[in-house]
Amino acid sequence: MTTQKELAKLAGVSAGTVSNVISGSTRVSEAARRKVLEAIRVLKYQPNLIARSLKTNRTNTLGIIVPDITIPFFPKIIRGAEAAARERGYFLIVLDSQRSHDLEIDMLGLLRQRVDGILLVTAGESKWSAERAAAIAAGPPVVCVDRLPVGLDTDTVCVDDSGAAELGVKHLLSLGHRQIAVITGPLTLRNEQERLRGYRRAMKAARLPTDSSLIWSASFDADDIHAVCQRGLLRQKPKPTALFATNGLTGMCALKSLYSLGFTTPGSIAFVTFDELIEEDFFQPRITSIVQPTYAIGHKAVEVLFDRIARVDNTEGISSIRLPATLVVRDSSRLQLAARPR
Amino acid sequence: MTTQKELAKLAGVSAGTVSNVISGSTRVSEAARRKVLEAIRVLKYQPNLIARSLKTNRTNTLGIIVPDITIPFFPKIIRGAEAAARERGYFLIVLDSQRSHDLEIDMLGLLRQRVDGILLVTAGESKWSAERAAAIAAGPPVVCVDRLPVGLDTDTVCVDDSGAAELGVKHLLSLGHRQIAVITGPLTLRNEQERLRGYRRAMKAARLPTDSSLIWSASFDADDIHAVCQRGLLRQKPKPTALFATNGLTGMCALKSLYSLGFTTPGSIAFVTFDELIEEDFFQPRITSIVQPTYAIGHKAVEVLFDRIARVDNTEGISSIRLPATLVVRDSSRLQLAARPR
DNA sequence: CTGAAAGCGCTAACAG
DNA sequence: CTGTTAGCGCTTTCAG
Repeated sequence: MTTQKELAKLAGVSAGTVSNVISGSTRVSEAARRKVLEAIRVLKYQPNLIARSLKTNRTNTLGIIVPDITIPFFPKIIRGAEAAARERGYFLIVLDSQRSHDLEIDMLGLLRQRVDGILLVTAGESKWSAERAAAIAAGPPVVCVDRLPVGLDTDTVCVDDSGAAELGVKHLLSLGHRQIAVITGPLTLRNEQERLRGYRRAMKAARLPTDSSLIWSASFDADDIHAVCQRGLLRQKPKPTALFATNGLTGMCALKSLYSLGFTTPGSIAFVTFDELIEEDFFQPRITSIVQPTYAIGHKAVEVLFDRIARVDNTEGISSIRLPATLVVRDSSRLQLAARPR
Repeated sequence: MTTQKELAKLAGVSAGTVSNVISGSTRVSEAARRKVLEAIRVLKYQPNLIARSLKTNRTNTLGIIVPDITIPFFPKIIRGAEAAARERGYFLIVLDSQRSHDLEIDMLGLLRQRVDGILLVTAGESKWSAERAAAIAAGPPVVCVDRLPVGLDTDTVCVDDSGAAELGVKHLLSLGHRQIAVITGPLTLRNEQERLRGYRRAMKAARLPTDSSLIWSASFDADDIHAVCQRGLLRQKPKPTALFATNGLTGMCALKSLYSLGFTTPGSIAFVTFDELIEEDFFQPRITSIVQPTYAIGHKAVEVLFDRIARVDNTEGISSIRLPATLVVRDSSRLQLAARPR
């Protein structure tokens, strides 16, 4: 590792001048600049970032904490975030909190010293304690992504949950469905609440009742979901002609459950889910879904983070960004009601 | 941020003693230690890692570069690696080279200053230039994972490709299949070569010929794969009763192709693939596959990396670790030959 | 415009 | 055992 001191010697100038050339902050004579640049080339100089960080207290690095990197949704967000970071010459560190709120807190602490800002997809469904929220506030700026924690007032970027859900339900309505059931994950999650709200709004706009029998509040647990589907599909009449799932995991499990109960899609029930379950068209039949703008979410979140970093120690003007989702129509919603006896 | 100097003042000792208490390297009197510990507690001191790094030239951080974080295989490896890193109090930085060899090289350069060692899943199928190999050798130790680059002599950790392929083919043999075709990705990749070798070995052990008509050398391109499948399945007799795919992507495409040609699995052809295509049992029918020990690979790779870091600048004794894969029998290989007319 | 010098926070000798 | 000291490599005053 060559140092600026060595450069200075070779270029015949002082270390300060070398630094000025490199940072470009101060004006330097053309002659000196050329000599230094030449020395840099010859010695293959690369600045020591650690030393620079120690001095400047900046790291040119961002961090992102996700609950589970093995869930396809998160890598896609990471992609967008990394791209945005790179555009600004920043580095992105990825951490996986393994769905543990405690670990997430640890990681926030670890990142604190290494990054200038943090993207957080929180693992905690629960509220943040005031103590923990304060600890966050003391560190580098945080932007919350996807999951919106309660008790933490940071900038946020996520999908327009209710609008997206509405989009999916409207699609089913446009196909003639009127008995549209919805299956949700845990309603303790804000996202789930909002998606349910979107369902309700769409139904209401179509002047349809939203009987409690159509609203299946489930969870992320397969057995639980199965029980809910069973109750909803078998013991009920009129049976729903369509099912909307508010998240990918619940939707996936519901789908399995549905098959096991002898239903098919789009054969006997139309099906639309929030989130792509699995790579687009490898699944048979291909599932109609609400696709989140994952890349855009990650990218935008980093932009918001940079904005926040720029006005340090200024808690003013918290932004809560909502990005629109897209409806991707595939096979599972192709149940033709007109052709069926009612 | 409180500093050791402030601790020293509060504890009424010198900065050096504070450092000694913290690092635990030198013996310190019980009285002094208690005072310092107390000061740490009161001031909520956290050591400045940047400063420490500048001094010690160590970062307590490892890096991993993967070609595409959105491919499920890599996050699983990352999981294992992170766990192993954490066990030793290390931090893991994840980078995505977006399948670009050039970007990968850039990233190696960026990591160089920030980590003590690197796990690399190279994106390059091609050989490494001597120049680039030399650049690697100059930086922190690198352990290559999964893909084995040509022209780079580092420690390596990956699955036992040929053994794993052999396992899959033997499974088909044990079910009575004799006409077993194999479809591969690009044979420029070492892994693919070795997997094909495993196929050959299994067939040979069963005293079966490996006609060139059974060996379908394809790629990662869907159209290409489709053409190869078409040629193999339609124009040929006797038709193979089983197909073994040497990687997940090629297998997935082959499967689609197979369906589009009117074949089903296990209905008309048994199918086994290397790698899980997609989350285990969401796929219908569930696919029998060779599952790589992803977590173990990541974990082991970090262990090997630590070993290497321990004996710095000692290129001796390069280890090439091969971990065994597992056969997971599901539906797609359940074609019962005995029940069919031959 | 340039050189000298201070110091970011920490560690690691080295005397006392 | 403890205090003093000298840097790690860089940025940033501040005189000249």
